[in-house]
Amino acid sequence: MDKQDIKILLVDDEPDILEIVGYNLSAEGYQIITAENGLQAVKKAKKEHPHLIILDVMMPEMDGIEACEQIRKIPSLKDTMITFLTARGEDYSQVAGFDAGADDYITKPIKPKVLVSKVKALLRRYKQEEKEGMLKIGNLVIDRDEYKINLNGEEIILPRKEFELLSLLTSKPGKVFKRDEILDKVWGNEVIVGGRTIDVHIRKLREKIGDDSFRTVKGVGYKFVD
Amino acid sequence: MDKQDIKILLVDDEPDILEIVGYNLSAEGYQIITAENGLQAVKKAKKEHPHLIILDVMMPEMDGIEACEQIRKIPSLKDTMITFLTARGEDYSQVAGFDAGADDYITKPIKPKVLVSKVKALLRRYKQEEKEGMLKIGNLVIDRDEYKINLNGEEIILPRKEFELLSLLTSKPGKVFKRDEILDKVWGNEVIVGGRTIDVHIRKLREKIGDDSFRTVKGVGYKFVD
DNA sequence: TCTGTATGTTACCTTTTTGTTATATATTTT
DNA sequence: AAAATATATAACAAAAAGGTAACATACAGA
Repeated sequence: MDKQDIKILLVDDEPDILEIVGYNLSAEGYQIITAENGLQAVKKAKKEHPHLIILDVMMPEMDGIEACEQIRKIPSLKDTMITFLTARGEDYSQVAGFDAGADDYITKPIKPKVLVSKVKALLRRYKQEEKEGMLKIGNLVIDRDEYKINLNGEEIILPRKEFELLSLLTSKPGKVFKRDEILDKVWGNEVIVGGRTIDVHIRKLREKIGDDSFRTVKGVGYKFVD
Repeated sequence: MDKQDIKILLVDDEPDILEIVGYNLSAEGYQIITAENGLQAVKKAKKEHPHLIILDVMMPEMDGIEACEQIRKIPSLKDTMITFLTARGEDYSQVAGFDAGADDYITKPIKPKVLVSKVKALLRRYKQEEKEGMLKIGNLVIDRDEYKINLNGEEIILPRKEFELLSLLTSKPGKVFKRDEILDKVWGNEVIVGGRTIDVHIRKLREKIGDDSFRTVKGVGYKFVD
């Protein structure tokens, strides 16, 4: 994702802070939105879907802690990062902040360089987070983002359907996935495929990953075993 | 196993990280032990037998990768889970980590919620009872998700009808299921099968599970007894 | 467009599961 | 105890389910 596409919501009741922080982050190329209290912050967050919210703890109307809690309740914002602005040495705010679901905190007074580097770090993490779909089962590593797997250190690229099938089965090792379920999750309910389609794909996975990993449960479906 | 009984060894050279991670995991009810470098980590691991080790990659004295390798060599710790703390985007650490025998990794900076949920996921294996669809009766464990049963620690795979019949009878141990009822629930009302079909299936279960577990109630049906 | 890969289909084979039959055994009733 | 009824068992038969190979189609990239 490009910097220009990243929105940061800045929340503080002191215009000075808004300006100085806003200036520094704009200079870095981020899109800045501001709010002056918790209430406004929650509203704007809901509307604008920022990637990062920088929240002052002490504010009129609704303080940062509460705003944070509110925001964390909004499902569409679950991937949004939240960081607090706290006065130095306010241990309480930090703990309370993490409890409320914050990801980091920045201490006042604000040093522009520290601020910018923290923000960069947080957003880098954001990018990371999006890419975090790694699953390890025994000697098999599945990278859901890159659609590839790693078996005993050897990289294998699987066709999409095979990958998705593997991905489904490994999502709950041991659990038997019924044919219906597989069809639904991998092919989609609308698509109608022949009765042998799943088998064929299982066979291909067996060839590539290993015979023993996929157990047939006759009359029911398939399961992945460790 | 109860949460209070689960020990987590936390290894990082930055006191801040130890504190924040420790705080969050303590809050979840886990027992926390800490170490500041790889050497200490290996020592403490050997002594304390933690269930999970959270290991920073970059540390003085001995880095996380090496510590992990050392720990993996200790037979008594073979069931211990190890997860790394890696800095953003360090693909190298991830691969090297898995190579060294790690089970997962967590990216820095740490997001408390992600941390906690990852830890929970990793430790789930210690809490077997939480699994849904598991039924324990005496020395018999019936796992409806995995379509398998476990008798005195030995795994037995049953064909579908047998599994369903067993599943039905054990759903209310002691209760007599009438033949009609069994036919209805296991075969479905529409299907018409001969009069000896149930008996034959009961016989097969008796062969596999044990004669005494299935009592015939003449003129009525069958029941499962503990 | 051509080419190669991915996906899906078909037909046939093998195995397993399921059900039936005939007979033996047990239980109850008369 | 004999008859009637119900269940157990073994051997067998039928059906279902899955495996496989070869082929067909779709689709993406050169």
